[in-house]
Amino acid sequence: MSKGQETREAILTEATTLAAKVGLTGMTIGQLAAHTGMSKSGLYAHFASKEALQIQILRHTRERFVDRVIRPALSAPRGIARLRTLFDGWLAWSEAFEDGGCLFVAACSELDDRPGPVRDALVRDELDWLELIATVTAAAVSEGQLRADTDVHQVAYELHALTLAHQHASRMLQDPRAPERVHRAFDSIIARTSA
Amino acid sequence: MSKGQETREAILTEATTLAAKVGLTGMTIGQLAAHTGMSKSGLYAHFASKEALQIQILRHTRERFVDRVIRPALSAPRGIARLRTLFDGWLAWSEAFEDGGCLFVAACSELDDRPGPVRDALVRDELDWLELIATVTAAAVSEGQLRADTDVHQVAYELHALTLAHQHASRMLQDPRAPERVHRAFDSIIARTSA
DNA sequence: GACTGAAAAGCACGATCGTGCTATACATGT
DNA sequence: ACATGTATAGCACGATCGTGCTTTTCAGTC
Repeated sequence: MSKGQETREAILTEATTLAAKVGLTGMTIGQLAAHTGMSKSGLYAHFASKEALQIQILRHTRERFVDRVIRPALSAPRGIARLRTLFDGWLAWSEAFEDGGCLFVAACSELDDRPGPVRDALVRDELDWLELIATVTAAAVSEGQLRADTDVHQVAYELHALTLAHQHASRMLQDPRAPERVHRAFDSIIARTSA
Repeated sequence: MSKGQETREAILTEATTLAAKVGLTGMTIGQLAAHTGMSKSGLYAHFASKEALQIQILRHTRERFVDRVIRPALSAPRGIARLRTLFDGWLAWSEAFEDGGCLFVAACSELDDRPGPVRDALVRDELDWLELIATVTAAAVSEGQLRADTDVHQVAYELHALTLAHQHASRMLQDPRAPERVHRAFDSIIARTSA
């Protein structure tokens, strides 16, 4: 990897952290330059525009997400175990952001009514994520662990709701019982749909 | 109400809409002045600082929330009916924002890691809201409609999760089935804890 | 209808925004 | 070690940011 690629990756990693704190829009080139110890123009030369930078941040974050959450879950045994691994993987992922929690969650509220390519990219990521949860749930159904009449998209919707709620309880309200709450809610959903 | 108070209220109403779209931080005095047809300085004279404006926006929004969601629900019959009225009231409230959905939800992701008086005010509001849901749930328990061993704070947590998920599904993903999904999830929670 | 206090606007400030152009420093292949 | 291209910094731009001071316009009282 050339020097340029290297620093570009480093910039994107730093930018992910910063954007999770202050938002993709709230983040400024100047702040990011200060955080990376570069000059504004030196940093900016790596990207065509701020919007392009935002999209690359999302792309970079998605790659990390696949590495850290999805791939590990896919090596767990099919069925409820894999679903649980996926869910716990997300919780760990969210906590790995030292501030601001999961960038995707933060970006969603920020962009939910700001049309444009950044929002489009984010919607694609979210749909992929929901679809993956539904697929893993469907595997649990075909393994006979969940009831055959399970609406896997409804389950995906409800599990995703829990990730949003957990971020809220843990980051915003700083509720010490947040992990307990989210796990109990997860168990309720599984129990209700268990064969 | 004096002229000053009147325009101040008008400014806050407009500001609520704008802040729901672009965030409490993303909203600028200049934008707000343009939306209200006032000059920047004429508008700014009503507030001590941008931070004070943000806090007043939250206060103003909370008053509307009490009028439009909480008070109507309290006039519904105690128990599950009241809980459902409260929940449906929130859904209608969220839809009443022509863009951006519920301001509180948007502000939460924005401020969850930005300490300060604005965040503090928002956390208070959120805790009040969760506590109200728990109280209304507890009434359904004491009416004998929900099981006596119901953890009302867990139910409040899960119902609140649904409001977050609904905003996401409806605003971000623009899923036409969002209302159906959220109602089914609500029913599942009630069914699980019904006596 | 004149007076007076409140409300709004005009104007200006230093800072920072996103974005370019130009020059310098560095890394890399020979 | 030198040449070359790439990576970074310097500098500048018009615009807009939050904020304050000063002036003008307006509303309400006698």
